Amino acid sequence: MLKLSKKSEYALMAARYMAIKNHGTAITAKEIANNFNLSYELISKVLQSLSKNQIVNSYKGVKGGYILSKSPADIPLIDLIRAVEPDYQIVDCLGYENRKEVCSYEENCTIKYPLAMVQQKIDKVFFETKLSHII
Amino acid sequence: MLKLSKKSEYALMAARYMAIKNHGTAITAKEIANNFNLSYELISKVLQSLSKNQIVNSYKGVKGGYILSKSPADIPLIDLIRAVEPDYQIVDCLGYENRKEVCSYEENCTIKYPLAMVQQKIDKVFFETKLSHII
DNA sequence: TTAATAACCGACTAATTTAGTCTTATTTCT
DNA sequence: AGAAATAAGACTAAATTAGTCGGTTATTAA
Repeated sequence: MLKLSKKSEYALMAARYMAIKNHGTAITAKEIANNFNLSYELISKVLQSLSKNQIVNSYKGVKGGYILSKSPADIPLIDLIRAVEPDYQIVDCLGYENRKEVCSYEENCTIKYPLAMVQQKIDKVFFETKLSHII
Repeated sequence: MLKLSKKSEYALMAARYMAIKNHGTAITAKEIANNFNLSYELISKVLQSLSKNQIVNSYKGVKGGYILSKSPADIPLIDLIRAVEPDYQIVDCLGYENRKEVCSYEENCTIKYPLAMVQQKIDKVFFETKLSHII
């Protein structure tokens, strides 16, 4: 139904939190979990995804935590979403990655190309909206 | 993960089929099911949704079936999608209808308004893309 | 006026996906 | 050494989506 997953919402919320509460020191998963009353494990996994995708830098150990790697103006929402939702796309057959199974309508499917255009436009919306816009 | 449901895909496919194979007579659910090798019951339900939303006219009985109620150029994809997926929206709290539960972040949620803008832009894409464009 | 055909409707089941938890390992600071 | 933090992966639970089934109503044609 074209809905963002909770993970995406959490990614936006966490990123926004980090953008605002921008004390020089790293921000811990625990702090974010407490702030939003979310489970620590869950928000951790989201932050780990952001880290893997170089949206945040992570620091282990006692004074560790996460810090945004770029200015909020340079972080498009699409990066946040793709980080936690690798196969985000309106229909399976548009997957630019690991598209395993072949669509059974392939032959007589002319809705693919137009939907690809739609997908591009949606991507554009999420690219042009930056983290700084949701602060 | 921001994916259209199968129902939406079927709606697009069925609508497109009707637009192309536009013999004066009504087109049955059975014909469409056969054509795409989908279950009759499933495509029936989709067509019934389209009918309820006045996208197609339905005719019962022996020579019955479905006919698009408008020209394909006047049928935006958003109508087809909303017909089968009434609560299509990127996040729950934007639901313009029957939004039951209150979001627990309501208070400190400033991502809602910007996401509403994003939603509007996406809606625009699906409104401006007409059935005639996917033929 | 009956038989066949086709839409209509709602409850149900199965399958898939998403959300969330648990456990263990690794790094870093004091 | 010990505490605090990230990292990672397997697992479970919940929710959503996909698909099925049974029965009803309307219409046409023989």
